[in-house]
Amino acid sequence: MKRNGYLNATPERLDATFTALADPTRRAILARLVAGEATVTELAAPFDMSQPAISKHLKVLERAGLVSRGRDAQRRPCRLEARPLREATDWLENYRDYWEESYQRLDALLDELKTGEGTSTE
Amino acid sequence: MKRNGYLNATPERLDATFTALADPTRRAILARLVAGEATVTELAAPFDMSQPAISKHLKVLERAGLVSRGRDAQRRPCRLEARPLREATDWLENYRDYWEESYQRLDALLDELKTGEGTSTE
DNA sequence: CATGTATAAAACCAATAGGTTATGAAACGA
DNA sequence: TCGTTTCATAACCTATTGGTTTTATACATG
Repeated sequence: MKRNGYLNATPERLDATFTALADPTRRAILARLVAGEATVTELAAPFDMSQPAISKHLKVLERAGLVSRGRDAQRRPCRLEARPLREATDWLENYRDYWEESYQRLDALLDELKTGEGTSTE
Repeated sequence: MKRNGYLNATPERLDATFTALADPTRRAILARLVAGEATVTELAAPFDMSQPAISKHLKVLERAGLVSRGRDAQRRPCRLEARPLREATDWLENYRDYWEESYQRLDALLDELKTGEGTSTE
C-alpha cells in the first residue's frame, strides 16, 4: 500500500532529518521557506537570537539536505529541498496501518461508551 | 486537504517525538514493537549495548509518548503508542503538497531530457 | 529464606548541541 | 578606496546525549 517509485532514505539521512526537525526554530525556518527563498538575515529576523545561531541552525538543515543555498552577491539565499521531507514521510507511512488500527480501536471504544451506556457488556 | 479530525501536537511533543526518532537504535526498537509487546531484555537482545543503555533509550521513547509500559511481575513490557506517530505524520503531511510539486517539476525535467534530446528549447 | 532474574538508578565520561561574543571575508555602493 | 551589508568562522560556555560500570530494588522460585 505504498505509492512509492522513488529511492529510500539511508539511516544516516533519517538521523539527520529527524534531528533537524526536532528543533522548533528549525521547523519555523522550514515553514517560512515554503513561501519561497529567503536570505539568512530574513530568516533570522523573527527570532530573538543572534545571526550566528541561525547560521548554525541552517547548517544543521543543510546537513540533512532540507535546505540548499544559492548565491546572490553577498547574500546566500536558502531554498527548501523536498527530498528528505518525502523520505521522512515515507518512513512514517510504514506505521500508518498501525496507528489507524489503534484509532479504530479507540473509536470503537468511544462508540461503545457513548451509545452503550447500559446496553453493553455490563 | 487534510483528513484530520483529531488533535494536533504541541511543539514540545514534536520536539520530543522527532528527537526520539532521530536515533537508529530507537527506530529499531519501534520497528520491533510493531510486532507486539516486548520486555526490556527482549528489546535489548539484538543490540551490542548494555541493558542500562536500552533503558535510557526507552525512557526517551516514553517521554515522547511513543512507548508505554505495563507490569508483569518483575518485567515491564513495552508497547508502541500510536498517537505521536500520527501527530508527526500529520505535521509532515503539511509539506506533502510542496514536495509532490517538487517531484512533478523533477519528473517534467527528466521527461524533457529523455524525450526532448534535441526537440526542446535548444 | 536464599538465590536468580528483570529492571532501574547512580555516578561517571566524552562528545555534541545550542547558544553567546568577537572577528573575518566577500561583495556592493558611494 | 572606504565604509556597509551579509554572512561565516572561531573560541568559548553550559547543558544534554549516549554510552559505560556498578549498585540497588522487586519479584519468583527452589
